[in-house]
Amino acid sequence: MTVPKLANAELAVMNRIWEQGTVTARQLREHLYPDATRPMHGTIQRLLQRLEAKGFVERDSDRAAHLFWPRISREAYAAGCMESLADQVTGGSFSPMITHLVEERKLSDADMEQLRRLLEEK
Amino acid sequence: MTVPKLANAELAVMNRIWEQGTVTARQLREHLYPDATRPMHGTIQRLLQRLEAKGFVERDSDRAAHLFWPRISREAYAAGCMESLADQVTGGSFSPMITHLVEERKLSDADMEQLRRLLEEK
DNA sequence: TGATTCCTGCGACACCATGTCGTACCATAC
DNA sequence: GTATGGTACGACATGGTGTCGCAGGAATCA
Repeated sequence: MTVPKLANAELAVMNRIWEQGTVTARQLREHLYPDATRPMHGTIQRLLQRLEAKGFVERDSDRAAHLFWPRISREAYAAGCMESLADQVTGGSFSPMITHLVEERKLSDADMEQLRRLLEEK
Repeated sequence: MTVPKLANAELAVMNRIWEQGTVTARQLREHLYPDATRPMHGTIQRLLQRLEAKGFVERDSDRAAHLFWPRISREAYAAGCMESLADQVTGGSFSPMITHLVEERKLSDADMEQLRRLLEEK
């Protein structure tokens, strides 16, 4: 039940879907390939099809131009990736990498503040 | 200066190198392919060669059987992956995914405690 | 009833990274 | 010399990805 990985083009599609909440294939094409010399219809359809197969999007095929929306939130995907990363590299625990990030000052002040508040609540 | 990604077999090699600190190709073979029916020399060499090219390991070629050791720590690699993940998915900030992990209770008590202490110090 | 236009579905392809093998080659010890 | 044990690397099969093109389906308009 680990999250499948998104490839580049797939991620670009998902990023757009996460932004918009719901899109059609045409909207995606206009946003992702604004000045394409070639149609790109097939490409978009293929990507959406694979994303659907991987469980990332759901479609409403009732209308002529299908409507797509995310089945996984951006945060859930990111967290899922972090989880499998931790499983592969640090034996499943998160603190080693987060500690490293803090020590190398990779976390922004906003990130730090957010985390402090988060941990106080729990 | 983003960290290149490690594939499965490469990661297995790195995990061993991180554990041991320093290894020879033979030690790797004995650990990773303990009951291989085939020699696997070439495979190990190839993997080490590619890891060297990616900057993950360094070798001492003075002695007959080269000695290999990591150029990147496990934590630095994990943190680097997290960083590029954040760049790709959450616009470079870390709190969304960490928040999600906390809310879904994916962090162990030890992780939580560690983080609390970490943030208090800073 | 076509003809047109905009869709979707999907087989097919080229490309690239990866894991593996095999062979050539080098060094040291006997 | 010949073994033995190592390295270098070209070559290949495989699998995932991004792309294309063609075969259709559905709606609209003459």
